[in-house]
Amino acid sequence: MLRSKTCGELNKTDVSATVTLAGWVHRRRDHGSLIFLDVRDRYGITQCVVNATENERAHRTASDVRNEFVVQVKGIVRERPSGTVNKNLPTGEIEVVIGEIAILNESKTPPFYVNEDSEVDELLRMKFRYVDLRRPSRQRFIEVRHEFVKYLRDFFSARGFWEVETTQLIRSDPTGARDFIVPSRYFPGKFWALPQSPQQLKQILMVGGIDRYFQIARIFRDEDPRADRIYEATQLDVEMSFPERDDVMAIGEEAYTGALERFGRKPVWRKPWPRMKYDDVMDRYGSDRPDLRFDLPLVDVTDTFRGTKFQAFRAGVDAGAVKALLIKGQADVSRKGIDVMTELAKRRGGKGLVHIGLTAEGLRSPVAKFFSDDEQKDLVRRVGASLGDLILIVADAQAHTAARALGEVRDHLGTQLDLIDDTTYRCVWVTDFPVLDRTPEGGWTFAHNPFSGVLESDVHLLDTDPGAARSKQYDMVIDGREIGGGSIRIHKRALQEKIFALMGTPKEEAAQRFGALLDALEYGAPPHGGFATGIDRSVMLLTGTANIRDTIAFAKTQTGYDPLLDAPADVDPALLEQLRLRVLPPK
RNA sequence: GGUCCCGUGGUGCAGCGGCCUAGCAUACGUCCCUGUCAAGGACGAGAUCGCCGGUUCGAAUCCGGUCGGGACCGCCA
Repeated sequence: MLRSKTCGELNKTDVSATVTLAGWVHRRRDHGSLIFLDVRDRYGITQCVVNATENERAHRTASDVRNEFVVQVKGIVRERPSGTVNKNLPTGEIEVVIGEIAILNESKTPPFYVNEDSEVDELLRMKFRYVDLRRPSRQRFIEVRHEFVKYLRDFFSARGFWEVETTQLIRSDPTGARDFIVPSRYFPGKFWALPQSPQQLKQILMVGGIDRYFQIARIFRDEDPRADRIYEATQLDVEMSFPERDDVMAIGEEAYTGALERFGRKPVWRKPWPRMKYDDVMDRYGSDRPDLRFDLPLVDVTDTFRGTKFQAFRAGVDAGAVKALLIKGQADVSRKGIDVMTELAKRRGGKGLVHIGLTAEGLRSPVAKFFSDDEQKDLVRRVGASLGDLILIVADAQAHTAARALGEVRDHLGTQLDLIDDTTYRCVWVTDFPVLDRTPEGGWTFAHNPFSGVLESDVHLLDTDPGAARSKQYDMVIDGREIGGGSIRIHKRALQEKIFALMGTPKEEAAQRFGALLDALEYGAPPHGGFATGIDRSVMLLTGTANIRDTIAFAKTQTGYDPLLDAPADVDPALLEQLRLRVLPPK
């Protein structure tokens, strides 16, 4: 090695040792005949010093050095003179007296600061990723991610799980997200797809008797990237044979509790994690990924308006629900604030948002005149409102639509009114999801994943009232983010085909698209189940960043462009010819 | 496909019809300086204000378009 020590490890016990360091010039402080060089590597920063009268040659080299030059410094560790100790630096009690210094490589002036944590345009950071990655704050993300993934590997290995890699070139399936596809050379005109998840493969591994499997798996989705979504995500994928639902949840919970406590920023709120049924979280929070860092529950006021003359609530009362939200002390909310919240409610399907302020003169609202005295009194009583409070109401013929619309407003208010208590990780399991959801066209689609088993008690409902049947699905939700989910799977072909049929996929089509799995279920498939979690989102949670691109080493823009590699790019026409592909001009 | 925000020396920001010959901080260059650690001091270089077009006597500033980035909706589990 070109170094004997790193820049982060020297301290008083090393005094008078001869050491060699190699790293980047973090900062140079030139006092004329005395020059300080802060040399930085992944491990830390060490101050090196050279004095012209003692070492003219080294002093001359040190004068030529600039920020981000790569240098090798050989010298003797010395305790710093009294009064010059830097308490901000782990190595601040010592310095290296430079005997020899070599410039291993020069550097252009970097396009942005490495030695301070200023905000820099993200495009520039992506283009110069190698510079950005040098910043200690960036390296922290990479380190946490590494430690987290290593921990997961150790955790599952220690519990008998084998890490199995699954093929990355699989069959495209038109459902779900848009596939990334790869042309085949031997089969011109046919394509592989990159996996959106190893779901079918891991189930097949269970049929193969692997018993316990995990993988840190790359998954690909060609949908527009967002602050918390990227083309290539990584997931922890786990599957086990012969488990009950609690066994899988317990192991996922143990893994994540351990990870949050080791690498996270704050303690875990409650152990064991609370579990909530889908219907209950929808009812109370208007979301299937409730943010429990603040309370602000939705209140059902359907009964208050049983006999109402207010037409906008009629459908909600008759078929769905009327949901309310009490916001303390916000009776004087601005028109603009109401407009913003109304927009949010409509985005989630709400027809509108009724607001009522409790003022000294009574209820202040554009629609208060439609409410009877009894309705007004009962509303105030039910939500527990007092003078100066604001009540928000959404009614809808679909109870879940009313809840979702108001739930969106609730999430908005959490940040807007600074209600969030971010001192613990609020982990919760959401269970008992419906098997099927209504499509806008009135048909059925799977609520989560078509392979999730159906609760034994609800199997009969598939024939009579499919929408009421609940699945063995469970979701891991932390601080209002869906981190992952899983289920006990269907392990018999007949039930799997029945689910597909309900979703409008006939037997023949299912056999074509999911043939391998369906066939496997006929050859002694054991009962099995598992879960998957997003590694990238988990690292966001651990580090507290709101930007998923912070959690990966190499990032792309919102259009999927890679400024570092200048990709995507044209390919050699000869390659297209081999693949029998022709590119059409852009629209 | 859509909505919103942003684009000014290397970087981060200010300026938002004439006082701009575009300001500040920092980085950069030269010189001075033996105890600094965001070192200090002096001097200096560096920008046709993303691009195209329009309005105007006059545009960084107003308008339209376009490109790029970001946040969001759609999409996505």
